[in-house]
Amino acid sequence: MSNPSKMKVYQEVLNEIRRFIQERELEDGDRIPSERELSDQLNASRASVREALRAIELLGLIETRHGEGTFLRTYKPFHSVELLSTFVLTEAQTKDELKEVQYMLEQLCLQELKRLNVREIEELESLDGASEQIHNELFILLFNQLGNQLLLKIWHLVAGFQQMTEQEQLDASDVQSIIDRIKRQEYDQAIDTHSRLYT
Amino acid sequence: MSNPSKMKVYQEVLNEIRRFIQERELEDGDRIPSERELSDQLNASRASVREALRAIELLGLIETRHGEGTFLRTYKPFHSVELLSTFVLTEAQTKDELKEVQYMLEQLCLQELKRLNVREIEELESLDGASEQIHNELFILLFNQLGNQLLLKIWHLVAGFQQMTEQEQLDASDVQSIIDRIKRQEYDQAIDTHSRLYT
DNA sequence: ATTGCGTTAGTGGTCTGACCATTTATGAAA
DNA sequence: TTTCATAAATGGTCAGACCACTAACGCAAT
Repeated sequence: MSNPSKMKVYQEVLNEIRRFIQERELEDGDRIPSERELSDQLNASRASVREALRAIELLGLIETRHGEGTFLRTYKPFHSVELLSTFVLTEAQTKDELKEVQYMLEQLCLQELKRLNVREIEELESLDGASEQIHNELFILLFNQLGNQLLLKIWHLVAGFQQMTEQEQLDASDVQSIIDRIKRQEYDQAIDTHSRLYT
Repeated sequence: MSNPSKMKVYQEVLNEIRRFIQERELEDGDRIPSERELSDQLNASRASVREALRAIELLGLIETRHGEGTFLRTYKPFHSVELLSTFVLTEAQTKDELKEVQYMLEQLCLQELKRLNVREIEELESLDGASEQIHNELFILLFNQLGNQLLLKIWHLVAGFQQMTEQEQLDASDVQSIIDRIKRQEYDQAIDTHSRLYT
């Protein structure tokens, strides 16, 4: 690479790729030059080019197809959230913190219930009251209906981690009472009930 | 690598590194085995190990020091936003989701302001009103004072994504007005102001 | 001409081994 | 004991090789 700065080669490569995409106004699905081409044109080894490509592949910015090539791809942050979760959630978090965050996220969700229409509320009927997982099922459904994949993903990861710490989970009947409140569109009471379960 | 699945070697390496960190409960600043050690222990080439390491380095999860080694580093997600920002293709809906989640998290934060004491509020004085990063600085400070590190990290993550998608950031003067409100302990107005900035 | 299929060129996936640059540990000399 | 040159360990980078997969090509049979 030409740039003699302290930046690593793979980062320079990243810069060049970025410029390439920008100049040609590439879009979703468009092809990026092959690793060997990039290697030649940028005067970098293929190994360095690959370091750059693997990094943004992991991020979900490109898609690689064996034998075909490398293609640009629209970015979905919630994919990266999963990637990072291990690192973020593992670090010396107290269980209380996890629980608190889960609680907050669920409160956020419940506070948005007003946005749902009758038809969406009716879908709550499909929940299996006998299931041990009723809590998870409820919020997966609700977050889904709110239509925010990122938020769902975050909650899901936090909840999953929470479950691993083997704290006592919410009682199924308590969750059921929240569901009942929601069905009757008594949202404030639902929020209240949920709030009480966490304190 | 032993695993004969269709997963790429660098991804397997990534999993192993993750496990390594998790099992030993490594924290900020702790050292990760050298590239050659990992290469030996995981039966992967050093090139593949590097692909994995470079990827999470770009994510900001590790720090590499030439001649010394590789170290775990928490808390600085997306230190290289600049490297990625311009060529991240994001759909409009995704951007909206991102914005919404960030907004929600910040509202969550502001709603907890009552819990802070005078001394903590006074720390807002330390914020540099001229900084472009005033928005980030404000919430890093606030989330920190609320004492939930996990929530801070999640917000940080989302804010990083947001920055990557190159959406228009909040105006510094608007943020400043939020800060002023908080200083005068007009929390409800602060929440209101913040809310208006996002709509 | 059309269809079918082996060949081949291009591409990503992975490994080996080499060399350089930087930092730290080592050990001999003062 | 201190000082400082040397060695060892580590990350940074490269060249080249081989495999696996895909798509395009071209020849042969229809």
